[in-house]
Amino acid sequence: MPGTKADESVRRGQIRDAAYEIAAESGVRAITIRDVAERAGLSPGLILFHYGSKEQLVLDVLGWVLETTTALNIGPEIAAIKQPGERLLALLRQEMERIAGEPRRIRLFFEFWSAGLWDPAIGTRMQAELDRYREAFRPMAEAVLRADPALFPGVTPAGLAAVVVSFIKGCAVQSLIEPELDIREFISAAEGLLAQLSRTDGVRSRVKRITRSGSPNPARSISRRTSTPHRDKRGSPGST
Amino acid sequence: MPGTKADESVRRGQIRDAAYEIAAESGVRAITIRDVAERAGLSPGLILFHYGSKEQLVLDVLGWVLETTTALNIGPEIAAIKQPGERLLALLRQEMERIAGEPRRIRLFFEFWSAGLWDPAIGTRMQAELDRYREAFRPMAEAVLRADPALFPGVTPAGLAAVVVSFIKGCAVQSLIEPELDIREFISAAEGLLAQLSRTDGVRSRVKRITRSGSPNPARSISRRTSTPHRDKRGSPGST
DNA sequence: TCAGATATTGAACGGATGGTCAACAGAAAC
DNA sequence: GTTTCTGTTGACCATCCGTTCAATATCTGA
Repeated sequence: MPGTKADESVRRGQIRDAAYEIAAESGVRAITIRDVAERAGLSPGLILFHYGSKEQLVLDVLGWVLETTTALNIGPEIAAIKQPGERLLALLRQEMERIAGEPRRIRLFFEFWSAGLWDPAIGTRMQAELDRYREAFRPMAEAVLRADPALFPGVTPAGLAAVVVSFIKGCAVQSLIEPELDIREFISAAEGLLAQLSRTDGVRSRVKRITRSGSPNPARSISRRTSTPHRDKRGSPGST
Repeated sequence: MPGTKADESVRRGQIRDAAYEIAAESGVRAITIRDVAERAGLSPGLILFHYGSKEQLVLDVLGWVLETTTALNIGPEIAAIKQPGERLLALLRQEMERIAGEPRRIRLFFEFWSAGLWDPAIGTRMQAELDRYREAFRPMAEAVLRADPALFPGVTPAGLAAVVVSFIKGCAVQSLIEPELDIREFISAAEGLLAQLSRTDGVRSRVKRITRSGSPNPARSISRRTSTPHRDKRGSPGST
């Protein structure tokens, strides 16, 4: 029923939902004033009447995605775990499973993050959210450091939290690349890897080496892969 | 000296270099036929004469980025390490340091990856490259599994390689978000985390729980963060 | 030297997009 | 009923983009 008036917040929500659906289906860059208007059953002019510019609409969609994506919730079961390492690992697993369970939202999340590399408005918004997410891990990281300070020479709580978040990000990226990713095998392999590495009994000495003398392998002998220069039948000169 | 003729491969390289510079400075989406032509000192028509379409040019730039980014090179120092776990960890550290050392290329890499989520041509190309990268880790992952099979119940070599690659990806994302990332603290914290987790001596039993009865915490009590609905002064109706 | 082949140019076309705005319509105030 | 205010419309504009193509310049071979 076009033409009827509506409250401002109602209209804004209606428009934002339409934009969100388009972004979820076809990507953030598929958000256009006309498509959003058509999807919402409104006129293009009305979108700009309520949002002022397309950028504001996109930022509103980003805010909506962030509000429902990076929420870190520490439940009572996790909080009840006594050992700091165990507790942190349980939280890690919870987050990885949550992320693997909502690939559409994570896909949008990373698309915005990529866009934020060049768009300052989006970039600062993403930065703030990632900082907040990492900060949520810090109390638990602090507990781990307190339990065994000698094990983490030169490591700050924020640094440890950054590592945990990095692992979660890597899992998220992986789940996007491989949608049918078996999260249980992934976690099992990760935990086994941790145990294996510790059993070599070389972790402590290696850590000392790094923190004392800097990078242990200064010879950066990284040669590029030898391969034939990019050859492609398609795209050769001479059309038709 | 515009107007002079040149060999096909020379021109293609010239055009691709210009497109790469633009992408490195302003993002992949900043690649336009006109800007590439201007940067290369050529006419817009010539770009399409040699590449047929813009998509082919972008794919050529992607190929160039991949050829010089995800090359995994196992040097003799790493190959000489006897213990499988140690060897894999050394390779992991090498890759993390390499990635942290070339942020511009990694930035482009992830931007292409994001674009590949919606562009099938880019997506398949990225998928192939990531598969190849992960496959390069598999022999070493196999060695780790052979060394202690009981530690990785239900984990395939490819799965373990995926975990390692995921951690590298996470590190790459982190280095983009935080360019002044202290890679040594990062690695130190990561290794300390692994040791800490293993010392809790709960890894084995936890792994068993997962592989036997599925997810250990089926109660997905993940509530959304309660917050005031997105309120922004900017973008309100009524344009001045 | 000249003619054929082809690399190169730049104007022009068609389409898509963000944004503007005069006109219109529905609701509230009088 | 009349006026006033404002949500709403859709045509329109300026701009940018990928692509086409006829004309031109350069090179090659006889």
